[in-house]
Amino acid sequence: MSEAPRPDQAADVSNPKPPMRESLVAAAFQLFVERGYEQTTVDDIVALAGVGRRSFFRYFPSKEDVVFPDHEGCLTRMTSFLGESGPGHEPVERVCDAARLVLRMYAENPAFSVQRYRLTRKVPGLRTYELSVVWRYERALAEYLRGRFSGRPDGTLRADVIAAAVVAAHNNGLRSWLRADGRGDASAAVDHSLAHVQRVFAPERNPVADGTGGAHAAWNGGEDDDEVVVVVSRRGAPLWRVVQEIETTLGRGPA
Amino acid sequence: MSEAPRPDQAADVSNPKPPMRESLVAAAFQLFVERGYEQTTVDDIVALAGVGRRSFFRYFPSKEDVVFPDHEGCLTRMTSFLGESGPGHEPVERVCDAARLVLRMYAENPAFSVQRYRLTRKVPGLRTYELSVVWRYERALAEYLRGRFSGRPDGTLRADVIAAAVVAAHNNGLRSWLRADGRGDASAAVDHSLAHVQRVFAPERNPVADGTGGAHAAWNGGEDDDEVVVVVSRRGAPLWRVVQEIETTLGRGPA
DNA sequence: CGTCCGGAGCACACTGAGTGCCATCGGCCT
DNA sequence: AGGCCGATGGCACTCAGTGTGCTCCGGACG
Repeated sequence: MSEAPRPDQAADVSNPKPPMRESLVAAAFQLFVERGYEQTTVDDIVALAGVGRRSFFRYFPSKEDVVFPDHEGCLTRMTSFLGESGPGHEPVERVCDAARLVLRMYAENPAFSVQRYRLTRKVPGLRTYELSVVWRYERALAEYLRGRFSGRPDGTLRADVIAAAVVAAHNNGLRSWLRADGRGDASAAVDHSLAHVQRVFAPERNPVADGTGGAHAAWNGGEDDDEVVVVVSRRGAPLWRVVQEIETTLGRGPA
Repeated sequence: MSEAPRPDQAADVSNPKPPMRESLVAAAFQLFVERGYEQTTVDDIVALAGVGRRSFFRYFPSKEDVVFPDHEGCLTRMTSFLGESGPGHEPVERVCDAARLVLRMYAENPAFSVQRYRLTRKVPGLRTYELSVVWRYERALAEYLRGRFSGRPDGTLRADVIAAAVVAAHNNGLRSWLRADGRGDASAAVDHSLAHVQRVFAPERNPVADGTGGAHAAWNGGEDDDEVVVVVSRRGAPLWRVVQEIETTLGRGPA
């Protein structure tokens, strides 16, 4: 299903826009919105576009592909982007930037993206197809990270996990923007989500010994301009509960 | 594609095994291994199994489903497992345990799992289908975490990212075991991978709402048998730094 | 005992996606 | 003109998946 080489993808970036492709996409979306994806046959689409049925499958390997006409090119761009990376790039930051390429594609056509989002939410077949597209992005990120982490212990594991986290964060931000019908700042939403991931996987936090219990006191001179004084008395509770308690107390404003 | 309610899934756990289903799976796999998935038609399968074509689709909503005959039941089990969770369970640990349910299913039939792995690697259509299955697991984990994190800032983001990371880690460990033809210890591989994730996301390491300043003191009687006493003096540092400091002080396993 | 009933299976026909093959058309080069 | 070539259209075919109506079987009920 749509894993074969696409004769069109090259044209996507170089050609001065073959009209056939565009008119097929336009006709398809018109019908999809009007009467639904599954209620629209390929024959309906080609009839509306005024072209032969065979031509449809020359431009799109499957009916599902017409819903994602731009992802193939975007994946190519992402691969190039990662391929151009140098050793000076911080890996996690780099894959976040790569993810932003995808966002940019969505943000370029808000109306189209929102329409497609509504379709993919309703139609299970399209959701599955989208999954396979996203998977290829994730693989691209993971492959890049594997290269950067090669030699390190658990390199591939780290790579896979970070790639998955970046994709999940990207999608979280993207979808919150799509749910708002493309109003608002897509970049801001995704930046926020990606920042979260970057914080979590920040370049090699310094490891600490596992706590064996007891009481601790710590002082830490603020690195920038703040100071933090923390006193924690530990009485057998698991660490996560202590931290949760602190967060509950300090954080979480009203709702 | 396979999102409709399955009439068989209930039978999966309760019935004393309908022979039809088993014989279809057996016939299908025999042919898939012999001549490949795409080279095998549903008619071939039903001919070998000696049943009617229509019966195949009564047991399996699609040809792809016959390759994953047990996932539906496993997803049900996972949902129950997560539903039974109490507030005493540490969320990340809980979803890791949920992921181990999936591993167990694979580990119960090493030979079958390895065969299926080889198939899904070769056949793009099956890979896509597997993606949709994995996605449902991931959604189950994410939904659970969203519930646990609800109210917290970035709760859904954290939930989505952690779910994705857990799935990625699980798959990483699982696949390393599958690549070794099911020899070796599957649990050990996955435990190792999941431990990595738990270390990264360990109890709540991340920022929470930005504080509004001031000093706080909190006391919380332990819900079960522990008590936690926390005193935090806040001097303008962002909350995340406070939390980070506490975590660093109390300890955490080395990377 | 006969009959009725419901579920499981089957045969058949039909839709629609996707493919292979060949004819056609239009430009373009020599 | 004539021939080449890439793009297109038409047609026939395979195969997945679905709807329908039939049969067969076993158990319940009169």
